[in-house]
Amino acid sequence: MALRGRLKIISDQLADRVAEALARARDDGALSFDELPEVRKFMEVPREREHGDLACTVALALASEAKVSPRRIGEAILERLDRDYPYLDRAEIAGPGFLNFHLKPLWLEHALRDILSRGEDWGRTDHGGNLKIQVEFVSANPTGPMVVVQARSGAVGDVLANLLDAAGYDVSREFYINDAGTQVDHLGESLEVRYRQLLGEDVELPPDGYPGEYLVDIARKLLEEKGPCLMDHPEEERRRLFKDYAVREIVAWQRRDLEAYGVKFDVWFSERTLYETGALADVIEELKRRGYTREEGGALWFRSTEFGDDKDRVLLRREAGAPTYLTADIAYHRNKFQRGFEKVIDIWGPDHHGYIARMKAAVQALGHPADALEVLIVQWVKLMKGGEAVKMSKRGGQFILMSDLVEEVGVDAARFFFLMRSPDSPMEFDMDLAVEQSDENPVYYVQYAHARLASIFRRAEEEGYRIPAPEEADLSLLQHEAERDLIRLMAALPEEIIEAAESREPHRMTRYALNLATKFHVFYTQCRVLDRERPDLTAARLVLAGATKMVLGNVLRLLGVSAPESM
RNA sequence: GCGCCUAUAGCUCAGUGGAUAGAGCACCGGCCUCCGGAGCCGGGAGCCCAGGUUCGAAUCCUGGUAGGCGCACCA
Repeated sequence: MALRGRLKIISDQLADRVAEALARARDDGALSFDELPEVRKFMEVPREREHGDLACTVALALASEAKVSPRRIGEAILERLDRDYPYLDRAEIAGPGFLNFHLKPLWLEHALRDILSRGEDWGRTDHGGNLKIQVEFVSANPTGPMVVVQARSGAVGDVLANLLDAAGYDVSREFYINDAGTQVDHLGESLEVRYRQLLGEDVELPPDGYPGEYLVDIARKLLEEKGPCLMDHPEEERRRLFKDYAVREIVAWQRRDLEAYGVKFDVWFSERTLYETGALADVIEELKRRGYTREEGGALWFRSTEFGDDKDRVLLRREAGAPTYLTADIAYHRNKFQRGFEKVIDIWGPDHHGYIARMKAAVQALGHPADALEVLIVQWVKLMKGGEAVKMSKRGGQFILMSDLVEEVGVDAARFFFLMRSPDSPMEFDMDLAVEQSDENPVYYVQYAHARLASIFRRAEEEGYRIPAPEEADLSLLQHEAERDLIRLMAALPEEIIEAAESREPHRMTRYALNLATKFHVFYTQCRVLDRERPDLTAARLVLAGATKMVLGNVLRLLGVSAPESM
C-alpha cells in the first residue's frame, strides 16, 4: 500500500529515469560531470499549470559543472529519457532549462483511489519510523490561571504533536509542573493566609504572595474538606499541606481548561519528584564526572561556555548549596533522555529564549547531540477588539486569561486563529473577527465547506440518490479542471503533513485547510453533483465529494477543530 | 553593550534557492428558475536599506535601520 502521495511516487520514479538518462549521457560522452546528482531533490511542482505537473531543475544546477548551457543538458536528458511510463504524457524543456513533465489524467484517478482506500488514515505515513519523540509544552506555573500565550503554545504544541504522530513518529505530550522552589512556597503561604482569613483572623498576604481571588476559592474548598483545625498541625507539616493542596487544585484547574480546549497530555511531570528521587544530586555528579563543573565563590558552576553559552551558570548557590532552577531543568532533561526519547522538543514562551543556549549546552554536556533538544519559541499574542489592544482580564487581573479568550471566541476559532500564524511571529488576534459568523472569518469558511459537503449527502438521501461505493463509480468522468484541482490537492496531503511536522510549522495545516476549502467551493460552484440526467457523473462526483469530506475531516481533526455536519 | 524574534499589498499574514511573489480583509464591478450566497468570478496595489554568494535570492551571508523580547547564585 502506498503510504506516500502518488505524485511523490511518480516524482521519484521520473527522477530516477532522469538520473539514468544523465548517466547514459555521461557514458556516451555527451555530458561531463563528476558525481551524478540526486535528481529526486531537484523535482518540484511548478506554480504555473502550463509548466506541467512536475518539473526538474537538475539541468540548471548541473550547467556550471558540465560547462554546457542548461538547455543543452535538458536536450541531452530528453534524448535519452525512457518514456515508457504509464503516467507520462509528455516531457519538454522550457524557460532557461526546466524539464517539464505533463502527466496523463489517469494519475489523478489513481490518486483518488489511493485516498479512498486509506480513508481516515489518508495523510498518515510511516515517514518517522516510530522514532520516540517528546513534545513538552504549556508547562504553566502551578501558581495561577493560564494566559493567552499559553493558549497559543497549547494549540501549537498539540497540533505539532498530532502532525508528528501522523508523520509516523511515536509521540508523547508532556506538561512539566514547576511544583518545587520558592514560588510554590509563596503560593502555600498565600493559601494559608486566605484560609485563616476565612476563619476570621486578621492576617495579610506576604509581599511575594499571590493576590488572585482563585486562592480564596481554593481556601474555601479546603476549609469545607478539611475543617477549621489545620492550624493545629506542626508548622512544617502545615506548610506542606497548604502548598500541596494549592498546587493540586491549580494543576487540576489547568488540566480542565486545557482539556476543554482540546489539549490532553500523556504525562504530567512533577519537578518535585526530581528532588525526591535524588535526580538533582545525580545529574550534578554526572556533570562533575564529565568535567563540566567548577567551583568559584562558594558556588558550583556549570561550564556551559564549553558549548557556546555566553557565560557559565550556577548549579549550586553559595547560600546553603541550594540548587538553581537550571539544575532542576538539567535533571529534568536528563530524565527525558533516560526515558528513551531520541528527540525532545520544548515549546517555550517569548520570555525564555535567553535560556536556550544553556539548556542546549546542558544536553550536550550530558553526551547528547546538540539537536537532540529543539526549543521552539512561541511569540507573544496581542488581543485586538474594536481596533484596540485588550489589556486587562475580564476578572480584573493584569493579564487576559486563556479561559476568557476561549469563552469569548470558542475553541475552534481560538485554535484556528493561533494556528494561522507562524509560531515565531508575534501575532495580533482579532477577537471581533474570530466571533464573526460570516465569510470574513476563515474558520467558518473551512467549516462551512464541511457542512456544505454533508448537506450534499443529506440532500442526496432525501431525493433518493444511491450513494455509490467507490469502486462502482467511473472516476475517469472527473475531467473538469475544478475536479482535478481538488484531487491534486488532496493527493498531496501526506507530503504536506510531513513537511509541516519536519519544519515544526503547524500553521501550514491551516493554510492547507483553507486551500482545500477553496478548491471544494470552486468545485461546488462549477460542478453540479446531483444531476438526474447524468447518473454516472453524479456517482463519480458523489465519490469525489465523499473523499473531500473525509480529507477535510482528517485535516480538521489534526487541527483539533470540529467538522460540523451543519451550522 | 550582548543575544533572540520580527520587517512582503492600505491592514492582518503566507511564501525559507527556481519560471509572472500569493491569500483574506478593505475598496470597485459582476454571478442564485438549479445540491446551503457563511459561496463563486473579475479589478488596482508590495519584498525596510546597502553590499555579497549563485546560472537564479523575498528566501542564504555581511553590515545597517526600525519595532518587540530577553540578558540573576529568581522561577
